Order: sequence, then structure tokens, then C-alpha cells
Amino acid sequence: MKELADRDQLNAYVRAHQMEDVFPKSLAPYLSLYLFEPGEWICVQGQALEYVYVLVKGKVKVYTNSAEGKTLILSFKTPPEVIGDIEYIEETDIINTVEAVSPVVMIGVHHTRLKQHADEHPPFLRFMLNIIARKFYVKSTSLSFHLMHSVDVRLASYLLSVSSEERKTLSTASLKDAANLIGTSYRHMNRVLQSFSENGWIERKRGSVVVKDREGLYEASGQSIYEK
Amino acid sequence: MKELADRDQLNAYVRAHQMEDVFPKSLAPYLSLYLFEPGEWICVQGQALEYVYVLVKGKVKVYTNSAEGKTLILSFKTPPEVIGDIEYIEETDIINTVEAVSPVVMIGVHHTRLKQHADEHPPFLRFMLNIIARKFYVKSTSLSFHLMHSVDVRLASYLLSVSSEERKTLSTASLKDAANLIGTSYRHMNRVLQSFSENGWIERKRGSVVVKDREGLYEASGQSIYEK
DNA sequence: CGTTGAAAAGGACATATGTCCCAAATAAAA
DNA sequence: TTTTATTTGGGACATATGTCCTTTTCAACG
Repeated sequence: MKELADRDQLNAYVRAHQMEDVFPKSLAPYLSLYLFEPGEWICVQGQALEYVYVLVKGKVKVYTNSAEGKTLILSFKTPPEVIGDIEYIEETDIINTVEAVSPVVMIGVHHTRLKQHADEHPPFLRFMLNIIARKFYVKSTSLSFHLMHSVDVRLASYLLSVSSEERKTLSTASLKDAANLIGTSYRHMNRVLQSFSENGWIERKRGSVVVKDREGLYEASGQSIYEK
Repeated sequence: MKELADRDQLNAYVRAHQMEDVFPKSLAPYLSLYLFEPGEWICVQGQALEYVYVLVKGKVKVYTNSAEGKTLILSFKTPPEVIGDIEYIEETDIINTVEAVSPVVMIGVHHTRLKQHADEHPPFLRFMLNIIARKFYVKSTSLSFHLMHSVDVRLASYLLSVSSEERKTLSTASLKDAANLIGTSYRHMNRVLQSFSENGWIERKRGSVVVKDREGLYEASGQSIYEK
């Protein structure tokens, strides 16, 4: 983590996300801009909450590790998003580990300052409500989706959500993540990818996957797109 | 649904849940008290949001119906809880169907009134934040739990959560719900119940289940209690 | 008191998914 | 280039779970 002591840039990000009135002016001195490198942890499951972060640039991965050592990826997040919001409200320790996937820029505020300056500030409270309501909605959809559909459907849906007409290729690294996100084993995911490949929907190379037929995948996904 | 035109009772419920300052005084004329009978729908998936409800007494069941006609129970809720909160914030149609399980008392406010009178009222906004943050946390835990554990574990955990030293017997009606909540078929649940029975953890009678050995179930649940 | 029908439980089988381990492919080192 | 280590993919098998249908149980009714 590196602090970017550049007030103008901070303000630019605030403006870019229409957050001008989210933070009261009195909080301004306590806002900082932080840069995280890919792979770096923004916060770790079980630790005490220090800073609440607003993700303004880049992509992070939220995951949890079970007692048995399995990793379950809960989501990938892109701006605008808040990290530490639930913990801030509930006053608990960090629930899930958050890791930078790309270079990530965050606005950070210490939770005590936030409480002091923003707890009576309706625009901030509404901002948080919107963020958390959306989070809940996404999570809720995701739960239903997992419980109602098999791995085939989830994987097809996932491939659609992370690819596009332009970006057709996925690397193996992201495939491993895919398995953990979908909640299946790498082994089984491979099996399903193979069947997709036999159907001509994707092309399997060593270390990557190329989406060939979005229509086919869409059929297989039951018309539902993952977490969108 | 029956309206209870009894202002004192309404105020009593507000006090009982420490919600005295949640609603601004200007909103008071628009608050009503409603009674729902068991089995009655409080709101139905896909309909437009009219009232936002605060559950102050009784128990409701939240569920969703898939395109294929399956029912997935998302949760049971007891006071204090808000119904329609996410839809209110996100300005969307009703996401899930909510049904009274016991006789249920709700405080209802039309969403337009809420917006008019409470949108600048920090105590209300904070109340909502707390409710939704908790909701999210519960949902998040539930998702991880489902993805990480098999039906055995989930069922053991569920039985623990709905029984106690005093209430040891579960009816079949609630068992059917259990299967839908856990996300498995009734058939498979029966299979697992049978194995629990063979282990002496429960006693299976026609139409009901009696918890015999909470310790044993606790072992099977991997020490995790469902949605608690 | 038998008859019939609904609700609940269970059998048989098919399928989905996980685990373990080996083989193929590639990269790294000698 | 050969050898060795590492990563990736896949085979074989075990287990978990779903579907369909039959059996059992119990209760209402004639």
C-alpha cells in the first residue's frame, strides 16, 4: 500500500463518481488516497477494522477461507464500491479478505473519523444505503443462483459475464479463480469446459479458454447472466 | 391483511423495539399497524412496491420461485426486521415473496411517504443501515455456508438452530420447509434424516422429528450453527 | 370394519460432483 | 540438449444428490 498525497487527484476521483456531497467538508482532512499493487491485500479476514475504503479505480477480489483450507471467492468488485462498510456498521472484525487484482486506487478514512463526522450526514448515509442495498441484492441473487443451478449453468453464465465480443480469451489464472467463484473443484470445471468445447462453444488451449459461441453459452446458462 | 386502527398499540410496538426516533414525527400520520394471518402473503415477487413494513411481531418466510417451478426458501425472519427495504432503496419491484408463518404484526408506511419524510432523517437512515447491513451479513454467511458444506452439515446445523433443549420436536410441515431452505430435495433430506436417526441423534416418527442428541448433531454440523 | 385416498417415506436408478492420483506439457535448470 | 521440476489436464473411482415411482401409513368415509 502506498499513499498518494495528491489532493487534486483525490478530488478528481470524488467527482468522477459523483460523490461530492457524500463526505462532509469537515471530513476532508482525514481522507487519503491509497494505491495497492496486484496481489496486495487490502484487508484480511479476522483483523480489526481500521480504514473504510472507497474503491475508485481497479478491481478487487473478495474471498473467504474455510477452516478446512478451501478458498471461496465471493465476488469481484469494481468502482464504485465500498470495502469495510458492513464491518463499519456492524462494528465487527473484517469478515472477508480483499485482494487487489489490478492496480487499485482507494479513498480511505479511518472508521473513527467517519463515525465522528459523517454519522449525522444524510448524503453519506444514503450513499452507504445504496451501496449496501446493491451489495445485498447481488449477494441474494448469487445465493439463489447457486442453489438453483448446476455447475454447467453457473460456468456458462460466468464465462459470459467475464467475456465480451472483444475480450474472448481467459487465462488459466482466472480460470482457477472461476472455479473458486462458482464454488466447484478445478477438476470438475475442467470436465465441464471439455463438454463446452465439444459443443463448439469454447476452444480449449493449454492455459486458456477462448469463447467461440456466446449464443450457445447463453442457451446453456438458461438465459441468466451471472452477477450482473 | 387487516388494519389495526390502534395508535397506542402501534406506539407500544415502536417502543418495544427502541424505534422511538426512527420515524420523524411528521411521518406519524402515515404509519399504520397491520395484521396478517398465517399463510397470508405480505408481498409477492414481481409486484410493485407499495408499503415498506417493519416486522414487529410474529414470523415470516421469505422465498423465491424459479422459472422451473422450484421453491427456494431464503430465510425466516423475526422482529426486528424490515420488509421492502431493499426495493425501497433500489426502487425496484418486489424481489421475493414474503409470507406470514405465524400471526404477524407489521408497521406499514407507503414508500412515497417514507421518501418524503424520512430521507433526510439520520436516525431513520441509520436504522435502515443497521437492518440492511445485518441482512447482508446473514446472507453472506448463508451463501458461504451453502457453498462450503454438504446437505448433512447444513441439515444438522438447521436442526440445531430451530430446536432447543425445550423445543425438541419438529413437525413435517416445517421439515418440508427445511428442505427448501437448505436447498435440497425432500427425498434427500429424508435420506439424511434416516442416517441421523441411525446414529441416535434424532428420532424419526411419521410426520415429525425429535432431536435426541444435540451434541451429536453439533459434531456433524462441524461446529457451525446455521444462520445465527 | 373394509375401502379409498391423501400424505409421507423409501427403493432403484441416473447424474453431478469431489478426491486422488497419474500423465502430458511446459518451463527451468544443468 | 537432456534432465528435472512445475504446472495443467484428465482417468478412475467414490460419494452426494436428484428424479421417478412404488410402498407404507394413516385418516376419512361409506
